[in-house]
Amino acid sequence: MGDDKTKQPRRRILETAITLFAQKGFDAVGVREIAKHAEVNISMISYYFEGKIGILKAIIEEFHNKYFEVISQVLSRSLTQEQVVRQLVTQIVNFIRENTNLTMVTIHSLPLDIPEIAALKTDRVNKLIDGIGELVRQYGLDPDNKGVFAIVGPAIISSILAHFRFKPVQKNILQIEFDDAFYDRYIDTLTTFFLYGLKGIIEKYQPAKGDNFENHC
Amino acid sequence: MGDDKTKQPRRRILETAITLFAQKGFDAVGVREIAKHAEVNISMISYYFEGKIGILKAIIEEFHNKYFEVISQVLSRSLTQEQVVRQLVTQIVNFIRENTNLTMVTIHSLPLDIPEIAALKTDRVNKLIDGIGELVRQYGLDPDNKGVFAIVGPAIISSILAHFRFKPVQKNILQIEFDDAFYDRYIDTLTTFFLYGLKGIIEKYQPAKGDNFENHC
DNA sequence: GTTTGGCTCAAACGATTGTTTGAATATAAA
DNA sequence: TTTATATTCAAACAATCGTTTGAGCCAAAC
Repeated sequence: MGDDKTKQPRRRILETAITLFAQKGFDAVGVREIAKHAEVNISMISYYFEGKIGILKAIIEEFHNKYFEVISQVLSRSLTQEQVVRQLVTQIVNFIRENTNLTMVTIHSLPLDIPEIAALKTDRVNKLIDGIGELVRQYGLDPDNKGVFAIVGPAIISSILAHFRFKPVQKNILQIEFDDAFYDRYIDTLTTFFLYGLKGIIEKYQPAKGDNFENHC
Repeated sequence: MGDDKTKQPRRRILETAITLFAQKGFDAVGVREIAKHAEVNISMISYYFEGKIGILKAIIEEFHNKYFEVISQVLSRSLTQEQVVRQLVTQIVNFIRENTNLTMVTIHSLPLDIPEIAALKTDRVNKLIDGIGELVRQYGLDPDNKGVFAIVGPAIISSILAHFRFKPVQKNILQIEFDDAFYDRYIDTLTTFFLYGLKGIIEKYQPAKGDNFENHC
């Protein structure tokens, strides 16, 4: 954190802030703390980001750019439906593992009323939903059926995120090694859970479109 | 918000803080804002709660007390497994609907490093996990198999919470009426999702214990 | 050599923060 | 009625907050 001075100051500020915001929350971290750890002067924050809120904006945009790319890659492939679910879970989990703090900061800001980033949030989430709509269509779920769409989409992404949000507390309790083996198991477990769960939903809510879903039972 | 002066000042402070914290986050809300809306003097916060952090502690404890009660009621009944899942989802969704802000503040604090509440969080989550362990055992999931337990538990509760976390953003985008009908659908959809998903997991990871799970396929 | 633009700095600013303090008021108990 | 306890108040405090400002340094361009 901030000890690699070959990086550009702007990058150092950003990465330091990502770490600190993820750990303590945006409002609990001051510009002096960020500047100190990033080894820059505090006026650099206004200079490079137009102020503290500008850091948060940059973080959220970086998250969405990266995340959207991951989703798009999976969508652009011709795979079976099971393969797509597995790929999607795998890619997302790997993405979050590599960008845990970036993800946490972004997700953490979603429910909060922060006027300066409201438009950014709406815009970015809107774009994500459009992107995922195509995936949903492939699954016999009707993206125009907003009731189901509004339920299943958030449920799935939140399931994937669950571990990472609970991890700081869970780590003290369950005495589990969160190593590669654990994450392989994580991906496999969630993929199974989703495949069966989605099959159940398609059978129940859109039986006419369930024909192209492979039978795993 | 703070306009019912028949309530005790302590209660008014607590409820006001729950609302404001849920909306903006703990650190973004100052004691003067809370006091103003609760129509009390700011020194009341130190008097009744020993300071601002004491409010957060009280909120978290209130959440856990209420939530644990909901879970316990469902666990104490002799129901089929499907009934328990349905009951649990229903009770939790209704609980969150009635205590949305209380839930949001508590869940929101989980990933953050706030030293003053670290022990409280660990203690309370530990207690919850113990309580849920009994439920898990009823489902043929082995609570001593911490890998699966650590994955499925958080995934399920996060799925249920998903809507409520995304709701502030989603509300601007999807133009859905979040009325009783929506929540009935919500409960039904998630229950279906979980039942099928759990069946898949039991078949895959604990086939020897899957005998008592009804076949929905 | 001079000018220009970009980067960095320390000091300063006005505002805000949570907590404390001692006095005043209200309530309960003797 | 008096005394003790609990509640409430406004002022004050030290610390911290994010932003700004003007100066200084450096490299590139003229």
